[in-house]
Amino acid sequence: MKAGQTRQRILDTAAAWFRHEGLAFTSMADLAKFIGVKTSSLYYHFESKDSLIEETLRLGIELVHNEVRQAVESLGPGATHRERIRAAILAHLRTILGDNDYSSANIINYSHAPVNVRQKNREVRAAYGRYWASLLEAAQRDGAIAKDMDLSIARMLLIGALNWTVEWYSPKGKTPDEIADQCSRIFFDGVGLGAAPSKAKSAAPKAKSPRGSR
Amino acid sequence: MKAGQTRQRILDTAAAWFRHEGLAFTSMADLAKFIGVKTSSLYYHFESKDSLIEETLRLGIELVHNEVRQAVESLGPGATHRERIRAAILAHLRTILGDNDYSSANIINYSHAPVNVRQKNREVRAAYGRYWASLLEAAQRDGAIAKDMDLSIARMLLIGALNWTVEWYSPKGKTPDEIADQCSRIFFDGVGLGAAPSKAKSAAPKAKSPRGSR
DNA sequence: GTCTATAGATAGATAGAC
DNA sequence: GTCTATCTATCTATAGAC
Repeated sequence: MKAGQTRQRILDTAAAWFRHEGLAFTSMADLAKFIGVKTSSLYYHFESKDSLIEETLRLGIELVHNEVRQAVESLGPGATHRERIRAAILAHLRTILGDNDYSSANIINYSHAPVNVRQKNREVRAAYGRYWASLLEAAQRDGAIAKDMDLSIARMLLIGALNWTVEWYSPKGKTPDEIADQCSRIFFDGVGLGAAPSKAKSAAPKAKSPRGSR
Repeated sequence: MKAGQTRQRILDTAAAWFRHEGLAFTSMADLAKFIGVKTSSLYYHFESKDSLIEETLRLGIELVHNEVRQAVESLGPGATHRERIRAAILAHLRTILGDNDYSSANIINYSHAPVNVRQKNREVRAAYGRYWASLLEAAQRDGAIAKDMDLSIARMLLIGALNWTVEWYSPKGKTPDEIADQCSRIFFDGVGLGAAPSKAKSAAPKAKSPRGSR
């Protein structure tokens, strides 16, 4: 088999195993067995397990970055900021919750990767973060986001809400599109009604006294 | 040394290592060395590494659950739903970003834990989720959350935004209180102004054409 | 309760034949 | 490019002395 093909199979298999089993529970022997080669063959294509991890994680970021950018740009120049950010949210969610394993593998494993791997991934991650920052900054500049809103916090909270879906999303539950819709709505308008805060009537029915109920 | 003391030291050390190194990169030998005993001594106090993991993770959930519940209940019955949920957000963030290692260790490692460990933690996790659900349901019942808002999605997105802070929070940056403030504001009112959506003027200055810019 | 000693398994990685 | 064979390290866990 040609080098490029085998190399690609190793990457694809690694992404899938990293996504579903995690970095530590995926051994080189697991990958080799799944692919149908011997462990030593993997080292012809990759210098080490770390380098395999590094490339897999990098491809995951590049994939979601490309998907999000394309989704936003395909809206054309006439789109509103809300539409653009909504498209970014949707593309991000579809990518990390979809069949492609690379992006979800990155999200799930990045913080557990060896330091040298994280270091090599830092720039591609930062580039993706900057893209989101540019979306939010443009929206704030044009008044679609309140002037006194801290964009770095807002961005990290939003990305966090999206990334955490890999922990709870199930194909049997709400679809990525439904989640994206609601996330966009909350992000821009909140769960409230813009009405005056209502008093809590019997808000804590089971609690007899504050503190020490346990 | 008495059994209870050593046992507690093992748990505390494990929580710290699990938080900062991860489950897989924390060996029983690491813990023993740090504590100043031999590896075999750990097995007098814990049946296996898995059982140590299981107890550490369980304590993490119980801790944050207690902290959040106390924070909400200490507000008293006159508090609004916004105040109650804001207090829950703040307590959750303070706990997972603070000095105590148990809760952050849980958040960081739960999805990477062996299946039998996750299974044993399922109920305590579910109980904490139900508490949050009760807060949101009460708010929706009294009109503080829009009737057509799906509470399960809203809850998971909110908890996700909070939990993901362990990935990016730095003591040198924004404080947990500042993050909590902004999170509450976004959750209830969004980043927008409630105004009509504004058109994006020159929203994508660097993009010449949709698709294919790379 | 903690120790010494070690079993038994598995990990990442390399050498050299083909 | 892939193989067989193997090295070395490290891991979880146990047996039995003290």
